[in-house]
Amino acid sequence: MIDRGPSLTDQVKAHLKERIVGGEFDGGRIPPETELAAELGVSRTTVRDALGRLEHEGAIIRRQGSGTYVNPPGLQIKSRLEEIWSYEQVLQDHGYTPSVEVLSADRRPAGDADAEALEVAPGTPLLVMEKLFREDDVPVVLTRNQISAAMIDEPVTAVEARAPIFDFLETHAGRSLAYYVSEIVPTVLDKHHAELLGAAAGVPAIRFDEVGYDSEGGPLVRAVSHFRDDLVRFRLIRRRA
Amino acid sequence: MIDRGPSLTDQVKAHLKERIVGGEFDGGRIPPETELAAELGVSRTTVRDALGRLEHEGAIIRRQGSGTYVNPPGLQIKSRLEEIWSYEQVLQDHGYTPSVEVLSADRRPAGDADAEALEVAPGTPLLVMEKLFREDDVPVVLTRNQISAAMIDEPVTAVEARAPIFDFLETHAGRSLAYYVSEIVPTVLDKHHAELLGAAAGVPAIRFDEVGYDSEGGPLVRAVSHFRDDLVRFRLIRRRA
DNA sequence: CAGTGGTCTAGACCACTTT
DNA sequence: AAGTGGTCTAGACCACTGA
Repeated sequence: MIDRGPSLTDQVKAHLKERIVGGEFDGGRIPPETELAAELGVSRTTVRDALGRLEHEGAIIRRQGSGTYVNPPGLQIKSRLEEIWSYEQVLQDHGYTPSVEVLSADRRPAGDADAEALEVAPGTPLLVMEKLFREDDVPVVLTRNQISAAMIDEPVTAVEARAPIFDFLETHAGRSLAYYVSEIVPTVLDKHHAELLGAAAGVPAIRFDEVGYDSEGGPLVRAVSHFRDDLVRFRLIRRRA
Repeated sequence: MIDRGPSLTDQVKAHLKERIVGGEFDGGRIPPETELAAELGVSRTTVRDALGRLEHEGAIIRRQGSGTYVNPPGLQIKSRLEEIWSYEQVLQDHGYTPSVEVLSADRRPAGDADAEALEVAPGTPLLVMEKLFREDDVPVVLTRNQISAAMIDEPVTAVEARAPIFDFLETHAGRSLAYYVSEIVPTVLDKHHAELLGAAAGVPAIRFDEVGYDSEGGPLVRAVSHFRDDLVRFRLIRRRA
């Protein structure tokens, strides 16, 4: 049941998650760590690592001296803000069939803010790609990704631009997107964005202003995304620091 | 240098954080884990736990086979969304002197949404407290906390309502707030909120709709908060799930 | 008091990067 | 080949809960 490939911890975590969402632990109580360790044939440390991650996700609650319990309110969260990766995935989590349309893929010179975020000189040519994501043909997310053109080897076709931005960077720049630093900005949709998103101008919406970095902390991409708030809601768990 | 009280891991983490923000690791490179362990007189596991948390906060980056490095972009984040606890603290992080004004502290019956979130019957009396937070006399955050009145033993004075909500719950309900499940909602300020926040009506703003739970997963408080977006911006680090 | 999760240790071995 | 972080083990002891 437990083989090599994904780490043992990952396997144990996935295994427990399955049993939890499957409702196996009716009273809400999860077996003691020592018991799980024996049952799965791994060390208690490995079990603890897995449980720690599930706790962090909000799926379970651990109480010293008492036990480990299922946490229904935490289980309800679908799109965890700090984990979101591709918008296709977000839309799927909301139960829809996503589609992507590439609106544009041009070169434009970097403005001052672009230049600072991407650590290039102002005026440096950028590849700018705008994409619209729909769920069941209803537009939901509009994104603009900006990448230093020097990173990309060849001209980009609309088909290639359809790929999720991290796949795109992997393929065309040989760089791996490790994390985003994201700022959450409230806006109202202007005429242009409202039209594309199929909403009324002046409707409140969330905008993400983000910079994506590689595993070495170097900036790769600047992204701005607009969401149809009536269709996508973000939730997260906040804890004491 | 290392004594009992806070856990060893916490001490090591705080110690390293200090050296990092102090700029001690100029080349950006942090010593190997074995070296840190020997230097601090703790096990490598303890050092790794501390480094793991710093990595999660975005303060450092670890690269297998290579080393551990300071991560300047992550260090710049002040208010980490998933860690925020009291608004006083948030405002201090932004470099201001916070103050609190209690606008009201009444009893009102629970509406349907309140009742569902707090797991009480509709119409159950709730204690509703509205507070306005200012930084240097400029209003920034407006919050409304709703608590089942049955949890509170005595009538509440405005002075008592000044306390941060988790202190208040500790003192007056004997319950400990463990975490929030928060929903981020874009809005425009209506006349009432705009007036209180000293902004123009119709300005975009972020609203948090949250439910606070105790360590056993029971709902304690329903909170709604409005922010002056031009004064408080929320940032977070997003990683691959 | 027994049982639980929380902390910490010492050490082994692996995967990966760098020289 | 040497050095680094990544994974995992086995076991000790502590802090806390609950019967």
